Amino acid sequence: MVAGPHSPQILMIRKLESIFPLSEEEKQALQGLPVHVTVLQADQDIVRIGDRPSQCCLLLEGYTCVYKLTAEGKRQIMAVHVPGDMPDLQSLHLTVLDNSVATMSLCTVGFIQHEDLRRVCERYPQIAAAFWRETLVDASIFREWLLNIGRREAYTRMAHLLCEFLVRLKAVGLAQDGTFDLPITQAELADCTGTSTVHVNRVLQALRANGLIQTKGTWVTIPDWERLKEVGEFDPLYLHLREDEAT
Amino acid sequence: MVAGPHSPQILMIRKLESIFPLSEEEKQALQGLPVHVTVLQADQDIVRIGDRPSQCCLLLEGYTCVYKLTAEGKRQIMAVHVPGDMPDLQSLHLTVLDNSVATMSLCTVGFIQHEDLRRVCERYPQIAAAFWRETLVDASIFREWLLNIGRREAYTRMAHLLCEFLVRLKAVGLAQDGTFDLPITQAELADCTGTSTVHVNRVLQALRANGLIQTKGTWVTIPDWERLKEVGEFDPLYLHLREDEAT
DNA sequence: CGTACGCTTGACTCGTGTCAAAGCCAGTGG
DNA sequence: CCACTGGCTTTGACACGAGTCAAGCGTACG
Repeated sequence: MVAGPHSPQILMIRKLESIFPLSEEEKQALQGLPVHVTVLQADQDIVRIGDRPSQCCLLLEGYTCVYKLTAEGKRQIMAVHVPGDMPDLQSLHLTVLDNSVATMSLCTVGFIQHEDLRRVCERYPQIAAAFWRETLVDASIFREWLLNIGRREAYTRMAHLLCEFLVRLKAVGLAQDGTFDLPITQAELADCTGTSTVHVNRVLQALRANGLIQTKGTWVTIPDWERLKEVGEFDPLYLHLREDEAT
Repeated sequence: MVAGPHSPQILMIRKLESIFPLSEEEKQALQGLPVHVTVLQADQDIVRIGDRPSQCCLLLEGYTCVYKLTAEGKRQIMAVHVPGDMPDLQSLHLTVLDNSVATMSLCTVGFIQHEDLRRVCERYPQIAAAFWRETLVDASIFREWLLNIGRREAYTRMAHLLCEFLVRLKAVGLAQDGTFDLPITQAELADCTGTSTVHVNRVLQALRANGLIQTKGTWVTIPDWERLKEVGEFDPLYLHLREDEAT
């Protein structure tokens, strides 16, 4: 895979730099990483709990999620990934996967071999630190979701989730003027928020009725960012973004 | 601080090795880390959200937790730490803390300067990897808690939490024969499980009535491990322990 | 044009939260 | 040595958020 102007590597670098800057040499090293690009349909597992992968996944287009199932088959989504994210970066250091990763929409993904990643990490400690940092931000998002699901009501919870989507998508240039494409079902939003599909539907209607969101097909518009932020008790601190993308 | 036979450093090393082994040289390097030991009362903040610490905390005795508050002041505990854990290890790479850490009981803690940790990480990449791994296990626990809080009922949820306590305490030698000391209140268990104090009380009574747990003061005994595991849908995979401490 | 999937609705149930009062202890001080 | 006290646990009554079930609706796609 040759690294072009909008190559997978560039996307990864941009993402890493949204948290902490890298030197030119380090960027060059990342540019040189071999990436194997594939397109996947929606609702497909990329890796499954119990797997011992030898490569990491880099999301290039679309949405993926991390999920687990309870004994009765109820699904909880723990994280949603946007382009630039590495959904199973943890597998670089934890041999057995403790969660599954699935596509939520049509996706383009790149695979990078662990050995290649390890090589650049060894040679460039700052790159290792950058990847480490990325997994730490993931953990921070888990914590915020725990607060969201454990202590907030469904209405606030959904507002918060939509705030997070907007900020993270803006950070990778996939949202303009508070508008973004969210081609995921209400059932999936329910799995993100720990609620039922029916209740998600009711909550979305309430948010629409209160003028906090507008929807048109799979597109979502947030007409009054400040108000949704307030309703969702949203403070972007936990995303640890460098520049204040969360205005 | 001199490193004695049961020094803070030994505890940290044992914890790191419960996930992945270290070489003698690496252990020596960790032994040399200066640690400043202090005793803290219960219910005291060690660090607060928004802080920019210049040191990491190493828990030596007692229990600490990571928590956040909602706008209305509801508290969610995201993680409980047992001796050997480093509750704010993330601060090594994320400058601003996105959560608070507090003691849940009388605690002995050690503080290690970031600069000292960075020095050993740079010199011994395997130590950096070990610390990284530890933060990845923390993240894995967050994911399991998300499943627990998002998709399980309070009864199952509490059983799961108690299973986790037992396994993690056994791993550091603080539980024998399914018995351990848990000097934390039902209000704190409520904050861990995202439920109310009253409900925690009812759930604990139900668990007792079903012979799944026994309590005596602050001590908890699990008479039938297999049965509690089943009720709590507990699979220790997510703790990523090396030896199978979770029999 | 039909079929399937996702969205919407209403009725009913149920798990949990809330409130408020009482009980239980352990530690304190007279 | 024993009341006093404050924090934690326990109880009951009631309210409410959210789940479940089941049916109907819309619409994109073959």
